[in-house]
Amino acid sequence: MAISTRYSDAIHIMAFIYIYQNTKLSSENIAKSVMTSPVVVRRIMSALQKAALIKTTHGSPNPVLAKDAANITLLDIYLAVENDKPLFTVDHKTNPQCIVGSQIQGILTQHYHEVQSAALGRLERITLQDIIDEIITNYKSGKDD
Amino acid sequence: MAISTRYSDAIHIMAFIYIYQNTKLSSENIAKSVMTSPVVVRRIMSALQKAALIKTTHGSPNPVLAKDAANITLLDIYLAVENDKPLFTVDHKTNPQCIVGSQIQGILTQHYHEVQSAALGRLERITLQDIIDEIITNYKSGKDD
DNA sequence: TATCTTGTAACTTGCTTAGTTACAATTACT
DNA sequence: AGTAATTGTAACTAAGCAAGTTACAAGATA
Repeated sequence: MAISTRYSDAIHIMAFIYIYQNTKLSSENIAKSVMTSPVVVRRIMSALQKAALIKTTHGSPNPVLAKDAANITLLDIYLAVENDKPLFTVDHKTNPQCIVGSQIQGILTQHYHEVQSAALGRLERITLQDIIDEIITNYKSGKDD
Repeated sequence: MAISTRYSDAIHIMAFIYIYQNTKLSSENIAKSVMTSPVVVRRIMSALQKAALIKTTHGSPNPVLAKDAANITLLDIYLAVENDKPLFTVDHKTNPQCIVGSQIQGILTQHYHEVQSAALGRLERITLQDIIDEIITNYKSGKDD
């Protein structure tokens, strides 16, 4: 199965906190933009907070980014909400008596690791600031989606 | 969620067909190596057959690779069993009234596409022959896993 | 003909995510 | 101080997907 919308929602929330920083940033208001429930938003924000990407205050609706948006990458956000979950899964139950079954796990583990590094390396090159800039630019130029 | 073991099992099956081509390649025997049920093996092989990576005969246990192993990439196998399933999922339910909600889908779609291309591009560089060679080499050098 | 095998459908089970309900702890306003 | 709003988290429900199982018609093989 593909990565859940949790990751996309986390990026959405981070951009929202920046762009709407002068409004009331309650989980309820954020949830209206993400179109989900406030609890789901708080759940994601809890992960972002634990990864030190945002700062929140218990009881008070005023989350802020913990660092400059230019210093937060999409990889940071990915790791915050998905940990280091593999994109590809090795089958760990194969027959050790068989030439293929005994070797395939180790071989695929290595190759998958390389592929995943390539993907995450790309995420690392994109910053939250890039996303925010694109949102503003596209919005001003009247893109509907 | 990550890609299921179906993909790993598909690579396993392809390598098995090559390495054990002089034995009886029934779905039951293949299943013993993958340690799953014959039906699961046949299901995967059905996808590989539809993608023209192997040739099978209804009723007869003699599957063969449809082309040279050096001309089959891990990307071919991936596309055969997972189609073009996205590794990352855009949340398609966001608020169009909101600056962020109205723009984020399109922006993430683009970036995800680039990241996915990077990953699949890596898979394309690895051939089934590479995997087979590594299996044989590691097996001969006595690797347990 | 008799037996084995493939290919596929239908069902069950288990896992993961998203959404919901509930509530204690904290903040903030008056 | 007291009240209302909010966060943070746990527990539960519901939906979606993969994998395993059962069953069986259609084709191969000897």
